[in-house]
Amino acid sequence: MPGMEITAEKLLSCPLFKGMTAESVNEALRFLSPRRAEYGRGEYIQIRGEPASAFGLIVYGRVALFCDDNSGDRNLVALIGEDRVFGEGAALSPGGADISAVAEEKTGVLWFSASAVKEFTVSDITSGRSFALNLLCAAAVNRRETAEKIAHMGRRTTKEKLLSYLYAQSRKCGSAEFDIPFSRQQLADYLAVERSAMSAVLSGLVREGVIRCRRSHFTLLR
Amino acid sequence: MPGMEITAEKLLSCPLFKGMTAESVNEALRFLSPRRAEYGRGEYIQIRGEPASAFGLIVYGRVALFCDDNSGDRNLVALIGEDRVFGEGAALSPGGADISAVAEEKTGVLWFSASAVKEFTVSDITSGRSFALNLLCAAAVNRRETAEKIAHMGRRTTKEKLLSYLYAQSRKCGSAEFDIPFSRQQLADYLAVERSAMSAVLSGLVREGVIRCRRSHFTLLR
DNA sequence: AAAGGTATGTTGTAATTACAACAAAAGGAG
DNA sequence: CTCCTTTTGTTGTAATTACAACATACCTTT
Repeated sequence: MPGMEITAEKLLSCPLFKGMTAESVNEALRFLSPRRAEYGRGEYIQIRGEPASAFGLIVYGRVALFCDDNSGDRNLVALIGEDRVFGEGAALSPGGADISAVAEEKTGVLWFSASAVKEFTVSDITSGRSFALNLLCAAAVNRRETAEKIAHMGRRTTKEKLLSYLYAQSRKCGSAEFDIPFSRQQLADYLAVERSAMSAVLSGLVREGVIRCRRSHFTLLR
Repeated sequence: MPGMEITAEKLLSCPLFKGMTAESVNEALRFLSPRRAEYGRGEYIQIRGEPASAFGLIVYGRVALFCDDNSGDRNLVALIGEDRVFGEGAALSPGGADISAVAEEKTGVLWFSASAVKEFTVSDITSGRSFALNLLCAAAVNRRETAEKIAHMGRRTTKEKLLSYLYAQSRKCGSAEFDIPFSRQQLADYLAVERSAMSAVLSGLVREGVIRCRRSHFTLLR
């Protein structure tokens, strides 16, 4: 998959190009001429604080979005995969990147220059309007995910943070039994708590009979 | 000011209509026909969990954005004022409102229907393109503010959260002496900590000689 | 100026958390 | 299968926090 050609057909399936014809996609690509880039596992894709003049579309792979504080704690904002957009907020507002991005596995990114996108949006080209709308909706989805994280993080205790997150996941899966996309360390970073303390709380919840879990597989018992 | 007419001239000054002519603004208003609404102090403008089919533009007043958890703790997302947009993320992505909004003082809101905005964006009308771009940028600004909050909230201790916030405010004001827009309770809600515990930490910082503060006025001493 | 209400600071205590160090379990490579 | 690495769970301790109750300061209204 790495190194594969990026075709209009492939892009048609991702939200950023939703509702467009193959021809429109090609038109958009001609106008925007996004830059292709590939990143190996662990490689930095974007660094907090550095200039951000473009946003990314993940063509394949998985990316961790986070901000590290100066005491070495990681604040995981989201794990996102194929077809997702990131960095649009930083690229489209003044100031540098406000979060960092690291490839969780080999990842391909299409970089869209913010200035090109702005020109494209106000241009007379029809596909620019669909693209703008799709970008707007993609940003809205990102925003919603962020609001969710804030809701979980905002709880006062680790137990509440965990349950807030787990019930949300359960709801999302439509089942009391589900897998989470995080390792323990990632979950701790996402909720902004200490991993081992969180593990202890998790064990407590198991002892109390509230949940069952094994690695990333969870069951809510009440 | 309440009840005042909403003129194109007034709207020209807000980011959502930036770069447009008065004529374009009127064209946009004809197409979008936003709904005007006024809210008294303390009145709910938007309720988390309820359907969100429109986003708001604050014409005058001040609005608190927050999500309350079921234990009664408030998680303050932002305080926003005149010319700011809110609820765009919820309106433009599937699902209900993910945050609540309450008027901090008498507030006027223009509600833009998400479906109308989508139609407008993909329409042939020229002003629709500027509007879409401006909305994109307004969303980006909101996103940036949210990322900031996450960075502060993500710190492990109340002291770190406070200093992260205070130094950011200082940087923003370009001075070691500045006012914050929050009361103590609001600051605590913003950082997701308990008010009196936070007050104690704040006092500690004063005793240590790190800061000086009186009400909302702060000075960073190192 | 007085009074009432609100916001803020203080304190003590119980609960929770961070932190460090370690043990156990799981997964991968050879 | 065995070794090695990584992940996860456990435990003890010191530090921090939530919580409640109260004191003080501030502001607004009259």
